[in-house]
Amino acid sequence: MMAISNLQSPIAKDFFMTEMPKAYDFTSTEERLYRWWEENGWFKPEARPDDADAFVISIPPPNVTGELHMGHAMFVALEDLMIRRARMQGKAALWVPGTDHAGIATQLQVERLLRNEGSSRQEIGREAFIERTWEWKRKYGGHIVNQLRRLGASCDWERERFTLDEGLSQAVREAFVRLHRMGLIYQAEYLVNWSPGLQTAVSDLEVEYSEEQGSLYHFKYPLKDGGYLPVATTRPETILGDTAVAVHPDDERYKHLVGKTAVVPILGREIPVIADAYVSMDFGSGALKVTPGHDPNDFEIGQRHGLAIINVMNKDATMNANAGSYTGLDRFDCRKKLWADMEAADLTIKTEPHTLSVPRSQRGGEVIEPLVSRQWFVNVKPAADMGLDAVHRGRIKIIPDRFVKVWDNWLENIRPWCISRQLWWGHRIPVWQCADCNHQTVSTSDPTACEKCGSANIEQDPDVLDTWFSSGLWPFSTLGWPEDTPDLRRFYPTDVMETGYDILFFWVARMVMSGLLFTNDIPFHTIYLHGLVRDEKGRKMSKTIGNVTDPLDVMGEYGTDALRFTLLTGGTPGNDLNLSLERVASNRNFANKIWNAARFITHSLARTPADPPETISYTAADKWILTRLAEVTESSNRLMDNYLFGEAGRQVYDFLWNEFADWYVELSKVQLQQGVASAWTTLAVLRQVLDDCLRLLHPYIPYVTEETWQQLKAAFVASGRGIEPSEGWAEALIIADWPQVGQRYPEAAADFERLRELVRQIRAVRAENGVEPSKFVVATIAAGDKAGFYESQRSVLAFLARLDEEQLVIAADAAAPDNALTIALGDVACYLPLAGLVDLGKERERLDKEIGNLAQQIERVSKLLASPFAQKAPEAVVQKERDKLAELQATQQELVERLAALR
RNA sequence: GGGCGCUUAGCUCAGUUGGUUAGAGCACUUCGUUUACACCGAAGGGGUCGGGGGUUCGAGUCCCUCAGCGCCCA
Repeated sequence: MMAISNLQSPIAKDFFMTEMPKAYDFTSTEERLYRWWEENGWFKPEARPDDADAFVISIPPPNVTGELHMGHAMFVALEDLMIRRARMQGKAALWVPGTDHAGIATQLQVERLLRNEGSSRQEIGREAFIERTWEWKRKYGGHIVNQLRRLGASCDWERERFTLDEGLSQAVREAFVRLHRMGLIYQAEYLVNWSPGLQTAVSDLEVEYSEEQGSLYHFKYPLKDGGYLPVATTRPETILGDTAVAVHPDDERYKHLVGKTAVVPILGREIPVIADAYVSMDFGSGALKVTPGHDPNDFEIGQRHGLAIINVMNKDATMNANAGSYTGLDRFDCRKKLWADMEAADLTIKTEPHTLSVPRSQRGGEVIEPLVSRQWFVNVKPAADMGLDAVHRGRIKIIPDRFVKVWDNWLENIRPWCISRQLWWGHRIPVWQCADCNHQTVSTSDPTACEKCGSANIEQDPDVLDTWFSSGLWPFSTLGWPEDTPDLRRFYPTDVMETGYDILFFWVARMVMSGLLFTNDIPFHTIYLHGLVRDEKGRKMSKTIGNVTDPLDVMGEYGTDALRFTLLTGGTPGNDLNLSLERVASNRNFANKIWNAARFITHSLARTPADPPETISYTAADKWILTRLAEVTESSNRLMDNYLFGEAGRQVYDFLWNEFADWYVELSKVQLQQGVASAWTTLAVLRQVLDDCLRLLHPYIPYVTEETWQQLKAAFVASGRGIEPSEGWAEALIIADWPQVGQRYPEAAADFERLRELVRQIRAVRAENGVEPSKFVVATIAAGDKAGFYESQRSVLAFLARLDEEQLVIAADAAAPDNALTIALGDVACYLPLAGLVDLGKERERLDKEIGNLAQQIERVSKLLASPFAQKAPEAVVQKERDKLAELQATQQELVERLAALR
């Protein structure tokens, strides 16, 4: 890597000593530029004046345990784009970075470490375990952050936060205490999702349901008075916890049994037969065993009927004392044994294959057990209503807006949030239980005595809070809340929350709710949701399938810019993106294209005599490219304002490659030879167009644009020709001005577009007739009243179409030479007398075909203009068709005449 | 059961408020050693925009419906 001699410039001082290499080399560029940007403080909002408008994004904090994946690459690309653009627009751009302590994930990592040492967290105890985890965090926690840097993330690293650091922990306590004071936090014995392996409760959102093949067990529920009710279940072991059998109140088959007593198989416990409309008459036998202690729906039924709750399981999913002789068995062993015993007692009917929905832990995939336990909950209903209102009243905008429906659906059906976790790594619940008076002291600071009875015999709740509880405070806790800090005042509310749609509920909704609750404000005005990055076949990337594409590998092979541009332009907001490496490769080529355009310009600058003219006069080609630049600048800007970054990027890409590089750069080779004034103007236009493109693209592909821009700047400054941006050369592109939309020259631009079309047709005709590409051919152009324009473009035209400039005839009117090929373009005709090369038979055939083609189009447009279209469509649209018809007719007439002459 | 998305060239995807014979990249064919670039250039082939119906002067774009694939919630 190139050494940096000072902070003045990232490239060597004397441009003429360091020729730009032939190909852009991202490997020697990326790290060097990133460090240069950061060391200069340009990632900080303080790089702009104190009174500048702020633009703020809080990073979705990755897990400290995390490894970089494409989802990270996606959010970095998008957020860095917004931040860099805002910065160039002169705003005090602040991107607050940080990481999340990820309770379960991190605890598991450290537990595995201990296991390898032959120890366990139980063995070393809580305090030592937490210290070990911090140690682990200090050692590996910076890993993911360094990976984010590689993506070019222009975060203000001096404001980096961690959900467990001191300030944020204070925020968590403050939030808990306030919620408690508002009466929104409560402790309750409730059915929760229990993860037996992790030994903790998890929230509803952390459970995934998978369709799996299992069995439906049909059996006889004995009645006390004799006989039985046929009942079906998918989990026979829960029979032991049954406290009722339910039937549908309208079910004629069983109506007479309601109110009777049933007897729990094997255990012999007596339970009532009840009627409840929840029971589906068509499912199984139409009778339902009710286990309020182990099934959420049964729990509800139990509440309605005042049923007892019997818990038959321990927290490790073995059977407890309520399970009679099955005590101590694992849940699945118990299932087998109980069923075998029931079979022996002639209580079974049959088992049949059945597809059921199995709750599994989002982390680890073990089967989640609904279990009654005492947990802390938040009643999120009031905050949910505020969140709904904020979106409905337009205070918060969701992009794409179809996610508003998803938002509404979830918040309207919100359920209490279980926030306690039986873990050690996390924010410990700030509640102290008094052993003497049983009072709970809830406090932001550690109390030494019970606030009610003054007893020192108090103990803090052993549980910690769900990690999402602290991430829900992220946009303001990272800025200093609950303290009234300068950062909080200046940068809150933030602007955009950009993240994947998969965590809309987990995180975004919770931030909105807590923001409204605690800061009395929205945390951000816009929610932008991106899709998932999938493999090229559209499959979710997964380690088990082995189809994971590592962003670090991709960046290593094609460069960070190539990956970023692919992610940014390869899809549309809110939709999943299938990542194609071919696309990445072609975007690497784009970087090289940009580099080489600059290389051409700097070379030309160095070897072309060019002096500033008295007054600048643009050629038609100059006016054309400047007009297109203005159009692209305006439209890509509009698209970016509307968060359509993909389309905006594609437009600049197309313009830079297909118009600027393919046409303007080519023809500039002619203009550079046409005297010192022309050369100077051409260099000025080359600089401006490329420079503005680099600015427009910098938010997408920061490295190649900065590096190229520095090369341009160095070359132009060293040339002493006085060609520079209107505001002068900024120190770096990252802090240069966002481009202004320039002047347009519609007439010259239109003329030049015609010339391009003529060139294309000449090239096509040459190719069709097998004319050697290197041969300069004779041509005659009859250009009507555009003769002056074509005459002015004589050299450019000859160069682009490979015409013999000396012998090129351009006139208003010119007779077609003998044995010539004809190209007609409205009023303009071009004849190519290709001596010895023209096959007249073939030419007649071509003209015939072309005339037929034109006739078809003329008919189509004529018909259109004769239809109600002419009256009903807007005048401009109609006029466009009229012009088209006139052009088609003129073209056809010319070809018809030529064909006649050739017969 | 409720909701959402997708279906456009062989492949991966665009197509912004409906504007009039559909675009890009890759792949494919032909040609090219022009001093920015072969990570390139020129020319070319390739699509009844999933099916059907409707609104409109005009529909890939709006509405209805059907089908396939995927996702979310219950």
